Amino acid sequence: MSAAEAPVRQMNLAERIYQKLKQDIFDFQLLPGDRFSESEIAKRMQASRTPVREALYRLERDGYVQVHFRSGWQVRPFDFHYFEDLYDVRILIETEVVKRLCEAPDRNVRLAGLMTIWCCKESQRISDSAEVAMLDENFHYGLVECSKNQEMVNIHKDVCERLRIIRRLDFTQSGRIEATYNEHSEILEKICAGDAGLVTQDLRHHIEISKNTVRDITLHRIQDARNRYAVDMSMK
Amino acid sequence: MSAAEAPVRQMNLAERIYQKLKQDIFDFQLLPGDRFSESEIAKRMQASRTPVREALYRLERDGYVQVHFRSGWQVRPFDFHYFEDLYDVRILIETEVVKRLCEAPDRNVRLAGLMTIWCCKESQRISDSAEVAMLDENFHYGLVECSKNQEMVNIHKDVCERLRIIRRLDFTQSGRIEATYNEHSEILEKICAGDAGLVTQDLRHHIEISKNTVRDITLHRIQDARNRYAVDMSMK
DNA sequence: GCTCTACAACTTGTATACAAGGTTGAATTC
DNA sequence: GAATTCAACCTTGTATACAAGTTGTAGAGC
Repeated sequence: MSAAEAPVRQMNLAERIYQKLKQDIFDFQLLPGDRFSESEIAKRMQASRTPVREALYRLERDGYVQVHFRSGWQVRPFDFHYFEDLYDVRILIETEVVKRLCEAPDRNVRLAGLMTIWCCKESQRISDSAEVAMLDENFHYGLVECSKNQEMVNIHKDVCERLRIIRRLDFTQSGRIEATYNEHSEILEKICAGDAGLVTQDLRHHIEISKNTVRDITLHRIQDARNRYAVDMSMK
Repeated sequence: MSAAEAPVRQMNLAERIYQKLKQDIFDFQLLPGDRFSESEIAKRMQASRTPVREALYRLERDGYVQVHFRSGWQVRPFDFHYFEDLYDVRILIETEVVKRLCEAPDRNVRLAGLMTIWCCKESQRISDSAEVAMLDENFHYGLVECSKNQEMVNIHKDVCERLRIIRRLDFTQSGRIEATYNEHSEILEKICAGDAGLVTQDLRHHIEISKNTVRDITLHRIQDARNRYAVDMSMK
């Protein structure tokens, strides 16, 4: 409540609703396959249908929901084929960027920020899984930002954003944090060494680990959320 | 006119307005930098502001226009750095797809459609530049569709769509049509031969030709359009 | 002639009213 | 009991009204 009534209100309603709905989808408050109407959302958000529609059309373009003509909206069902395709795109972009980095004379400078985070002593490593998840995202964003190709950065960001809904579950696995530290530091060191062949192989492998692990976790978590939702309903 | 009034009208107003505005931008009826208001467009399209806004927000997400808070809309100025970045993404995706194709045993089957179009006798080649421009687009779309990665197809399509505003000027150059036929047929044949190294080099070179030529043409054409516009204004 | 101010016209952001078509379920018929 | 019809309700698509803010300009003061 206090956050919603904060003095600074730069975002317009449509933007806020967009963010909130996306968050709801990410948090499995809105489950894949769920159907709902514009009025429903408008009522929940205490706004009119106009900004709600604007938000929904953005989400549609983002691929999270779909509209049925005069027949309501629906959260797009999960499609693992879709996520795997996205992972492939991620691999393609990141390996390309890393290849270019290996040939850049100033790569040590560009990577300095990332190295202080990932190539640190074991004692300085962070153990909070949510925090590491965020650092992990920033690691991959950071790599691509070194490419100096803004469109590649944008597309990569977009792809990661779409993958986030499942990636964030990754670090709940024990051992994943330590492995991430090891893999990231190794990748960074190999880039500095300039061996493009080795590093792209490592990076590809690193990303494919996520690709393979999230599948089971996600299915499990959706089932969880669905059960919780069922309980909520029965209590009303 | 007849096309706009065709009996089949599946598209809703917002969609039609979106298409029309995009076309206007592509045709330089709306020039980069031009400012306009929602009411203005609504009046011209004989619709209310609601579908116009929907269309404009889509165009904004596409990167063609930008909104100024309570202060009108503007066609985004050209930025060649932006186009060159997009060309790089195109090269990355298409070379990746071609690499994969070179290792696919059934590549001859998948490429059959493209080969009948591009690897034909000289007498059967098409000379109309607009038609060849369309075939050229479809050639590159076709290549990527062979990848079986739907997201790569979508992103590539999106990138090409954004590049179309300048690419369509490419075939106005004499000699470009013949060169395109030669380059495309050569690429297809080399894919069938399975030599990934050679073919990616060819493809990269082929795309970079566009990248380098459109720059001058585009600047020239915008100036043309601006002059024409100035004349139109003075006649009112 | 120049600057500052106040105001009028115009802009987008949001809410609401209405139109057109889809869905659902109960009543009716076989 | 099963299939069908139809009407009431609900959905999105579109138009319009109003609110809040920006900008350009006319005019007063110097």
